[in-house]
Amino acid sequence: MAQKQFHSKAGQFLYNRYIAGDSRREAQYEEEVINAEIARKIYQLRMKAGLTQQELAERIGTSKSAICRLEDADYEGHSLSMLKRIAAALDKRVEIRFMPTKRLRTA
Amino acid sequence: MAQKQFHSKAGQFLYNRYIAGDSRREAQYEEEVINAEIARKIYQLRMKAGLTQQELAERIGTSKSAICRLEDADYEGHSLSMLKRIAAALDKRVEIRFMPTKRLRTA
DNA sequence: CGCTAGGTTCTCATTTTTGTGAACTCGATT
DNA sequence: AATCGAGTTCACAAAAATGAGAACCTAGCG
Repeated sequence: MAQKQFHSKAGQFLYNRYIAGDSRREAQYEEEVINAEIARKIYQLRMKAGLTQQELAERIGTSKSAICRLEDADYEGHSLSMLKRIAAALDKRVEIRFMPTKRLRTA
Repeated sequence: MAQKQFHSKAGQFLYNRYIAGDSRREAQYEEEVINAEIARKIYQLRMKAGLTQQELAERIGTSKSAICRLEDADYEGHSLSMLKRIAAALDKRVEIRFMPTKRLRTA
């Protein structure tokens, strides 16, 4: 049971690579970060619950390949309905917040 | 410019009506609450930015009827991609969190 | 080695969300 | 009263997410 899963870390690296310098890429970067974050959170939640992808899939009524897709850091199709289903299956709830843009350089 | 828009309030009422007593409805209720909350947040954000539905629509590249739909408390189709587009247009960012279930009766 | 469990990838049909325009309401302005 | 601006509702086509099964990889185990 050893697959890709560098789920976490590498974040700092990615950050440096993107942000340092160019600035038009920020939006794009934000996008990718959010997607990767969600993927990681799902993975962590599933792990904490001690479930396999198959088991989680069964709980929310889908297939393991669908769960795998959700845990892929590059997946761009996350939807609220899916997050809610996962949260519900794991006895959590989803909270959405609009935060002020993380201004990196205080400028 | 006077439409439905009882955007906010009535929450307590709704809460009482649903939760008090029955418990199987909690999940369903949570759903509705989240949807209504998102609708309200979008509305508030737009207002704070001093934009009309038409203007916001143009900023994110859609039509005013689509924005109207998003601000409808009964709309069930909220997606992350849409929230991200709105956030971006209003110089905000979306944050998703999985919270422990709000246990009402501590039991 | 052969098997199995857990995970990943791909493809494709189905379902859901999104885009859009038209028609309509209501209040304000002229 | 006629017009206008802002919002709402509806229906339908286009686009995106989901469900699902098959094939695959790889560690660990008997």
